[in-house]
Amino acid sequence: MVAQRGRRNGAKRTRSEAAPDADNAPTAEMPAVTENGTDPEIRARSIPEAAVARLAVYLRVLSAMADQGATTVSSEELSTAAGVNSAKLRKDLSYLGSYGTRGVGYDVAVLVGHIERTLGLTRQHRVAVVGIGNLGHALANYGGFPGRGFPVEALFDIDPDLIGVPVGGLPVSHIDDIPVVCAERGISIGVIATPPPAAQSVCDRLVAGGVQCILNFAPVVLQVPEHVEVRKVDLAVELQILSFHVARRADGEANGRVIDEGSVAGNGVVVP
Amino acid sequence: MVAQRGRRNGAKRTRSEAAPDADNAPTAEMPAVTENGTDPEIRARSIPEAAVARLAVYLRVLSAMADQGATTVSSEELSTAAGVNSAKLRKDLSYLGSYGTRGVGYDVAVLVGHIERTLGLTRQHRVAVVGIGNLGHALANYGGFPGRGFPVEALFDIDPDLIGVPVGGLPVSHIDDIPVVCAERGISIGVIATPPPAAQSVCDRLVAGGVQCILNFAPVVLQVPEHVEVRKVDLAVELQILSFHVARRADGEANGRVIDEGSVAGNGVVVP
DNA sequence: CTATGTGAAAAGCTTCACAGCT
DNA sequence: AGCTGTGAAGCTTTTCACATAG
Repeated sequence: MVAQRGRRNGAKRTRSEAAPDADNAPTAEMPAVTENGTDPEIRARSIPEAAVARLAVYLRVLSAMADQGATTVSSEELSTAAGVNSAKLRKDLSYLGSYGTRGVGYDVAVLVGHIERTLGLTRQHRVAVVGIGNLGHALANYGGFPGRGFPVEALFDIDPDLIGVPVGGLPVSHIDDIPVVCAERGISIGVIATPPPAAQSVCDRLVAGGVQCILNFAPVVLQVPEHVEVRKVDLAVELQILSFHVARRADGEANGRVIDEGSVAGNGVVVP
Repeated sequence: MVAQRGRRNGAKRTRSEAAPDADNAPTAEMPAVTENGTDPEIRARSIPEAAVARLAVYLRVLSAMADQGATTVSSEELSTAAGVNSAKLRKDLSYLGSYGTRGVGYDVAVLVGHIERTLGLTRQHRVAVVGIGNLGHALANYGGFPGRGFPVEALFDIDPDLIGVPVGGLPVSHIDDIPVVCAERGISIGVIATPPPAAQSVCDRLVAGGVQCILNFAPVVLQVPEHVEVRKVDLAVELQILSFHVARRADGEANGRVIDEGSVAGNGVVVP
């Protein structure tokens, strides 16, 4: 039985855990009381997961703006460029602390710095890619992954013909060596791009190698020990979600239903 | 303030996920109001987006079970296989209607049918892939995409050397022809796998070609007219979210804070 | 007068727990 | 007995709207 603790009141301190879009780690746990509300390092724990995903987007937009010479932005400008509304943007940024100037806006460089620090981008996160097929190739050739900060330091496959062959400048190792190689090279993020049947066993080896986070492209629900963070990217799911929207729309039209956006009051419920 | 409830059941360990879009249609808000209740066609409109994503996962798990000869499943079995808890699973399935049998469980085949219908998988959704680089190649070679139902019917790139070259059995067309070709072939889903700078213009052409949904792999916030559904897959964002969790964890340790867990399993890969 | 930062209200999701079929 | 289906409770996230700082 776990004595769940929870809540406090009035204050902004709450913790959360959730995922942005689709789905997330099957593991997981709960709260873990957090007191205090001043230390910026601690603050990070309470940022809603959904906000974290957006911070990454803001960061990219801000970087682009900085490259174009912008030195300040208003919440309005930034939110538009990031595709969200300004209230949400301000709320998100407020999780970092108060780094804007009322009546003026935010200093681009300062904001970039704070977001990077919050997202842990001041550290390097070495990446390993497992499964050097079409997708794995693409990922390996990403050459240093998004921006910098995520250097690909190991590649693995099971195909004997690939072992030792350099892809994107890095030789491919055998998946049996995952635990050893990952531990040696201090890999912290493992990317799984294998066929579905291999995914779980590869995942287990990555975990054995000390990998803390996994980005899973295989359409499989991975089983991981708690404290290993998993994010999945599932093409089939994405397409099916789109399919759902097409169908929904089509049905609506077929039924001659008009989505009137005025204020719909109490839609009469039709008989059960 | 009322006291908090006491719980009683032992717990379920699963964390959740959830979360609506991390980004998405920048346009207006959701209509919603729909009073469902009876018509299954109408019901679809009211299914939470988060549930839709999970339905796709259930579908995959169910298909696998069916292949292994299973004819019925309980919410417990299915939920475990899908990595969610049973209450959530039952709630999700209830959006489809009542297709289980109390005291028994769900008929696999029946459930597969209902989910497919709900997700609009009884229709075909023709797909176009734009940007035949590493990733585009991988996608094009997926050969008919996830399962069936999403045939790739057009490929586009801007590189003259690629035009006309068959990739995965389909010749590449020039991006200038996107509107015409998409309209001709009845493409409903466009996949953007181009470099960031090209994404928006490609998107505009897809929309001009009548494409209703876009799956965007380019790290760019797309601007689309309302009623065009966009989903994005952003590698950089995914990695940065993982980075955030690593950082959060590290900070916690650095501060001597112990995230006391109720039940901790074995594999404590402690990373110094 | 302008644009941030934020309680507070609203909306959305998930979990609980149990009535109701089989 | 067993398991689904679901109102209601509990949380989280989003949106409002306004006091406040510059």
